[in-house]
Amino acid sequence: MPDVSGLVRDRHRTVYSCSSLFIAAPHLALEAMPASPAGRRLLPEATVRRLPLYLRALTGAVEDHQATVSSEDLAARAGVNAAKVRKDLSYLGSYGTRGIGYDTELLYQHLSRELGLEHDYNVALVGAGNLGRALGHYRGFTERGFHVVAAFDTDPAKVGGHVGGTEIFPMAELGRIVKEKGITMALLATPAAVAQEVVDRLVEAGVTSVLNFAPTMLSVAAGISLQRVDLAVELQILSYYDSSRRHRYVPATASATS
Amino acid sequence: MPDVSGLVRDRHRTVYSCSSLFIAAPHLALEAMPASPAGRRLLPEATVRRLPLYLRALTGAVEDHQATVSSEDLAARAGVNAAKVRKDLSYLGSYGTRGIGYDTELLYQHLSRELGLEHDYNVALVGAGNLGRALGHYRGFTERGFHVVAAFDTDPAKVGGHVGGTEIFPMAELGRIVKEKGITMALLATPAAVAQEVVDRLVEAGVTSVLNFAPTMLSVAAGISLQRVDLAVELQILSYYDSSRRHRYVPATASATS
DNA sequence: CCATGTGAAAGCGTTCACAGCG
DNA sequence: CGCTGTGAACGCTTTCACATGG
Repeated sequence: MPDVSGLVRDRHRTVYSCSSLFIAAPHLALEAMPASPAGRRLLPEATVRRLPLYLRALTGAVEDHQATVSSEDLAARAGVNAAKVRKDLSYLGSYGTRGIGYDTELLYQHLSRELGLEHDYNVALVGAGNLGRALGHYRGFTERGFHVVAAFDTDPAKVGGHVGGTEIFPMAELGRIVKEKGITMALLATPAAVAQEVVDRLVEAGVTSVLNFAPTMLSVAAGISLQRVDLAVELQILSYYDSSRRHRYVPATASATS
Repeated sequence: MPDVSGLVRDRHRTVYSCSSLFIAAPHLALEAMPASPAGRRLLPEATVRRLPLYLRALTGAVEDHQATVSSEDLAARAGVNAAKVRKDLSYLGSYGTRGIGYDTELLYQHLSRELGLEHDYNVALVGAGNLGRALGHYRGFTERGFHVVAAFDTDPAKVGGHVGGTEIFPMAELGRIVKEKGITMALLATPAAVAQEVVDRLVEAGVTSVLNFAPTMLSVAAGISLQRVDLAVELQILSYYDSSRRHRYVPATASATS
């Protein structure tokens, strides 16, 4: 993680609040906010998935002391094409300068705020098995403002212990501690069989965003965000393309990027 | 994991080889193989990503002793809609019976084979840090036929140790051991800074499929498969939707499933 | 009669190509 | 002149709706 501390200067979230948007960014009002009384319209999902990549690409540009980046440059760093970068960024408003490119620092700030990263998040880790413990130790979360402040497990032998500096609580305490610590996100790393039950309890306690590592489908109420990370599925996808190369027709493609 | 051992009976991969396809499944030749001399055409990417979910849904149906499943049923178990299931399965050929549904066991076999899961894979784990060790301990891989048979790390203190029963070798041995053990897949869990260099060595040694956990973009030659799992990106996506609910317009949607 | 399999329509996402502007 | 911002074209994915056939 490069030093970008100087980039995030404005910790107030006022630009996109209703009352100040038209003052802070009047051109947005005309171009990107056609129909919403409560704020900006949601970005296309595909764009949202790429914004974190642009953010990371920008930290690279900062390290290289580039005051501005072109869409071409950003695209190369993020592994996408330039047209996509321009289209994606245009949804946020016009922060580039024609003939020059984007101001590195300014764009970083805008992306950061757009992603809701201007404040940190308190995160619960549920399930302290192998995968759960690993997630608890993973440094990438804290570095990016996601703090695992409590872990939970049903196993009495694990309760009272720690995972990466975080105390492990019994599941019975889940509701109380989520509320006490102001937890809004959860990493779900329980066995598949209990995942639905656990996510229901998390939501009831006030969690609104869940990253599900359990190999099962979960359903949650509207207004709750759910992302799935399914390691076995990823390997099975690789397996398909591997066996395709051996047995099926595989079109010649340019070198892949990921 | 339910007992599906009885489902995978035919371990020969002959059905989709060129010479026997027309004998084993003549209707496929007419419907699903319009233009390829070397075998069946590749499935749409979106379909490939869902096949593993159907496979998992089918194990659920097996547990419930359902001899047949309808597209409606499969859809509910996999968290998608029935039209999508039918369209996806139609790309594989017509294995359903109108008025009845799909034979659970038969469909499981076909999906399994389509995904290239009729044989196991030897997998290398590169990087035995926090995330790497967790991946090495994760049981879901072996259960699904992906065997982590070697781990690698640059840290001399780790070399010679074990992660989940697998020996940790020095990076210098990578080429030799990948060839010796017939490794074709790799889990890449190194720091981002060295990930490109490592993937280049893996590919040179003969690895053709890589699951990249390092938070960076990698480029590989055509014919090499690369899937990315980026935990921080997933959290940042959740962060976006979380802040959207607080500051932006969020349309009312039906309950989400993942 | 019932659920599959599938053309056709609708909806998204990507890419193109260039107008517009600093 | 160079690069952004963006309509328009294109292609992929999803959904609809129903003909088809056991």
